Amino acid sequence: MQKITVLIADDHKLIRETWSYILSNDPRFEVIAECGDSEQAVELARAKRPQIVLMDINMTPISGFEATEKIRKVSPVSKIIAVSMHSQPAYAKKMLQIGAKGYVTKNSSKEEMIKAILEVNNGNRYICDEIKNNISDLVLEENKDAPNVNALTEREIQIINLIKEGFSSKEIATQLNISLKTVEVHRHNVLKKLKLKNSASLVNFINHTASYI
Amino acid sequence: MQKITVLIADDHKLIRETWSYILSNDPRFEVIAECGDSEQAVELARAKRPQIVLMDINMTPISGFEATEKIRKVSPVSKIIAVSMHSQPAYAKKMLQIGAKGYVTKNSSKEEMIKAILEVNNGNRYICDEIKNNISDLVLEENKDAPNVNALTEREIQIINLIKEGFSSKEIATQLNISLKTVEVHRHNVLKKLKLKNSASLVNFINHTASYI
DNA sequence: AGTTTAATAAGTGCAAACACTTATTTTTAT
DNA sequence: ATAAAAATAAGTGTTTGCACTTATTAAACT
Repeated sequence: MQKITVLIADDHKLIRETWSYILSNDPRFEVIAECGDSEQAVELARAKRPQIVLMDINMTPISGFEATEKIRKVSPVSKIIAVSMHSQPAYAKKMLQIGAKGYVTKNSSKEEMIKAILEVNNGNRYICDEIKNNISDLVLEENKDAPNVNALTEREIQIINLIKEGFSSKEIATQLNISLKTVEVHRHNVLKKLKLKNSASLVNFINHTASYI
Repeated sequence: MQKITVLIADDHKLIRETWSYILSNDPRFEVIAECGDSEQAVELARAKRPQIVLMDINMTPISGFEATEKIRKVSPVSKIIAVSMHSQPAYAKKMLQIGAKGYVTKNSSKEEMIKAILEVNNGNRYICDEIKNNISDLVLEENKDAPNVNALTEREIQIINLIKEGFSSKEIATQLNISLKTVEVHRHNVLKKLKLKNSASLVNFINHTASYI
């Protein structure tokens, strides 16, 4: 089984090393880098493309918010979980708005962090129970119609992979022994689900956000 | 400046560590992994996508040839330089045929290895002088019409990047203030140069082999 | 000075993609 | 058992992509 790659960014050495120790000793995870500098975190994300980034909010020289925004651009594959001392919903709200996929407070249990990583890695959001109820559903809902690869069916994924290889709908139909019209519908539904314009942008999207499919 | 990431695969610990030491102390390179096991090398290439792989031919459990073939599939971005004790052209020939981009013998100088890495990283081939003259030009030529991103012009790269974003030729023409026909010609030339079928496969190719453009 | 390469653009025709509708069957979940 | 989701497919029309030819102009190289 494939390990989930994790980058840990936290300016407190102790916290960093604690999480690193916990995750490194779990066969499901691989800590590929850790750092206490937010700009370095952006650089590491760009270079190593971790699946998960644990991002502290209080960081220097740029804040965890800014670092999150930058990482979203330089490595869209990476899913960011905000880790913070703050249990005020405002912080969580902001983080989720700028693209973090999870939010856990620093006094969360080991189990909760692992659950968060697994959930987020599966394409879901995770907000720790402590503040979950305090966040208006609006924040959580506002992106509900955003592109989501998890909404893709198996057949659709199968067809996407053939599109990536350069096969035409006709060729795909022959290969899968189905009608050309069916392939066209699948293609159309995929573009609609992911809010994309055409197959070229589809391939680019998949390569950057879900190269594992 | 961006460091060139290198994976070193050699079953002799001493050689591995020597190259690692030399490259690590050169600011142009970053040795991101080294291993003495060929299957592990394939796995590391898949996970870390190094720009350069230094691959020994004599390896276990699978040969350097097999490992090279596998790495070419799991990480097409990685350019492989074969490192061998053998100065017989047959080995080099075989390696180049299955997709290695460089070939240096183990008694090559430090300077030659660095030159090889730089050349290969730039999209060129490199064969150490020792055997260069003994390899029939046929081997070197036979792949000369293979897809080569270095053949792309600036304008073409510009247009490829717009295609990736999902813009149609008409939209690209408007953005660049040129004729639709011109955009179509560029698009057509790109597909021809890279021997690809359509824009979807173009985007996939670029994402996997030249995401830096 | 002369050749090569790159960028520009027009024409023509076919194939494919894309948008949208409707509808049946099968599978999955409640 | 019934509802929901997924896969199947046909129809129809518009737009875009792709192939191939030819040609002009500007820049770059030898």
